Amino acid sequence: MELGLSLGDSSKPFGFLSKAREITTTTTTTSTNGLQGFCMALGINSSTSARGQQRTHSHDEDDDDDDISEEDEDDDDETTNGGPSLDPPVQLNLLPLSPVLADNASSEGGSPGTAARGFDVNRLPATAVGEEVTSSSFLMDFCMFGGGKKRDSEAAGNDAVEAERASSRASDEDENGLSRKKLRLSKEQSAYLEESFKEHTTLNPKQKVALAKQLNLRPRQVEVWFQNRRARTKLKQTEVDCEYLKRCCENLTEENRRLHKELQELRALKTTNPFYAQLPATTLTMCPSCERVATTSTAPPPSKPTDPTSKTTAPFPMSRPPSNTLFPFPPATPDHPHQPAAS
DNA sequence: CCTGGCCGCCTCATTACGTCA
DNA sequence: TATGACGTAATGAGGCGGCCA
Repeated sequence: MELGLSLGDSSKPFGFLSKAREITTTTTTTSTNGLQGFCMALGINSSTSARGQQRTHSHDEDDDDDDISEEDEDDDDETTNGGPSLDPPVQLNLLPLSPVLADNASSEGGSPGTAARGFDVNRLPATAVGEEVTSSSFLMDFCMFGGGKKRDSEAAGNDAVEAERASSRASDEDENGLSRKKLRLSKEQSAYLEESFKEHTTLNPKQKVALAKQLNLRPRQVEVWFQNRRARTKLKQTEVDCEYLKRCCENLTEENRRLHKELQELRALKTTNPFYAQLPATTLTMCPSCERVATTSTAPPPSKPTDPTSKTTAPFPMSRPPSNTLFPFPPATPDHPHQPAAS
């Protein structure tokens, strides 16, 4: 499913949206190759007066207006957050529904592209005009139960049951007001939010409102989704980092074990072969700039002043392949003389 | 220029719900 | 059918920065 939203002036427009094909027809549903497209103008508020005063949205903004208490306030906040705005009205282009959606729609007996599955925003205008909407969460609920994951796997015969559950639940909410605690987002909604998240992990108020409109969610829900998504990303990254550090630790442990073994071999060699015993001791020095480690002879100090060039940077005297962390310095350059770290 | 209040957004920790084995 | 594990939507607390009087 592709949805396109063309904003008048977005500081950070969705890149993936630009890839979407545009439906040129505006303000009415139109049939394109048997699929439906919908485009509507959305007036983003531009008043600078006190909070909650301005309401210049298009008709479907009423859905948010009907939201209760906190959510309603949130919507106000988000539409006014940017302060004065001279942006042109936002044009929302809803692109043709995917075959999956169309199939579902037709299986429900409705016209393709107009059935309630997932976030079928095409329901919105008719709903706003002809029906009374208690809240956008009602719409969400209805859409969720009308479609979503279960719908994909269940036979069409369950439609009536699902619809009944939806209406029952909705009526419960009507009675209790705030009984709704949690809604599962549909696959399409999640996928679309995921796409947005790939573009940018945070949203400005305009993008949030636009996304909410497009997905038939409250801006607060979009906001919460992005917050939770960032948290999940961070958690996952932490796990990856932890795994990486664990592997580093294991490698270092193995390296340490190997070095111990090599040291024992060298000691054994020293006792059995006096030639190696006459070789100067070897220590490791680290270049402070590039942090590379090299072997350096620590032969007894010469009688005359130390000549910098006398310092040996030869590889290990033994035929030992250097590890990743132990290798001779690269050739010194004027701007990189490879001075050992001052201790 | 400084300051305090307000607001919006963030992270973080936690809760609560839906789903699945 | 009941249950526990898991994923995730939602909530609340607290911090921070911007704006404004």
